[in-house]
Amino acid sequence: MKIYEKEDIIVVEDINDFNINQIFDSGQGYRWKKQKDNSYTGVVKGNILNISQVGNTLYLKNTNINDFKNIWYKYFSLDMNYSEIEHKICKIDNHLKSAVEFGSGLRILNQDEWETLITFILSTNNSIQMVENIIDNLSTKHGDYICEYEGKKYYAFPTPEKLASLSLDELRECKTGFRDKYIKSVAEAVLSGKFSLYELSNKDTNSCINQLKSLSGVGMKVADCIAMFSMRKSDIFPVDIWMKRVIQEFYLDTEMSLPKIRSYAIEKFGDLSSFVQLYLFYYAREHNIGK
DNA sequence: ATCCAGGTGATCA
DNA sequence: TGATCACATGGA
Repeated sequence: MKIYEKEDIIVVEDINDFNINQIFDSGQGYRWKKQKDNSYTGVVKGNILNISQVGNTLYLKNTNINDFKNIWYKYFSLDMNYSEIEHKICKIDNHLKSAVEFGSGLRILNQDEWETLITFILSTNNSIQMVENIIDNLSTKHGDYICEYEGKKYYAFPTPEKLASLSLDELRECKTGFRDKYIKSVAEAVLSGKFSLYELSNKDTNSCINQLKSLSGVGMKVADCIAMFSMRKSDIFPVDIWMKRVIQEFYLDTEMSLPKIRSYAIEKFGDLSSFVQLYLFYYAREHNIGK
């Protein structure tokens, strides 16, 4: 991997196992919007970035070398060896080999804990498209204005302070639906300091998950997603409707409950569990497995 | 019109 | 544990 700055653009050459189209189409990074030129523009921790990919080269606009090192390098998991991860998963069995070959280039983003927490609370009994819309609404109406970029105004994701200060009606105006009370409750818990969200990633997986589950609106699956997409926990396996479908289809003869599917997967895949989940989710959704 | 979407919480056996 | 329901909202 070779990184340099050229005419205000950060160029990353010789990047392997990285495909932005797949990454942003894999149910994570809900704030990235595809542009007319096939690049993506998004907001992360109050920073606007435009990213595009041509072959094995990435082009990052509206940033600098410092921010690349401090923010984007880890956000896009460029510090991880996905060749090795994909190789290990391929060796497990032929189903996974197909899934990895199909989704090669996927990566687990390393997102902000707070934004991820709210995002996945919103995902319950909801569609990805709707979650994107709600997050847009929340950010536009209640996030700090950043600046205009390419003719469009961008806003940061609203802080815990801001969301805690909103009434349930104001939250509903952003189309949160029945999840309004969860958002408010969680925002208050984080704001008050009763819930140390940003210390969780340092804890072991079990206490991390258990503490997340103590929050209102956060069950097993949402806790797993938060730990996976913002805390780099890998011995977890978020089981949603797609995972149930694809695991049943590939591995099971009889019906199995969601908690049992989770245990089954973690036992089978160990520390590769979250990565396996990523490839299976993408594969299942693109192929409509089990529908 | 009816069903479904990256589920959770409450209730009951 | 396991089964059943309600829950806002909008797109198919």
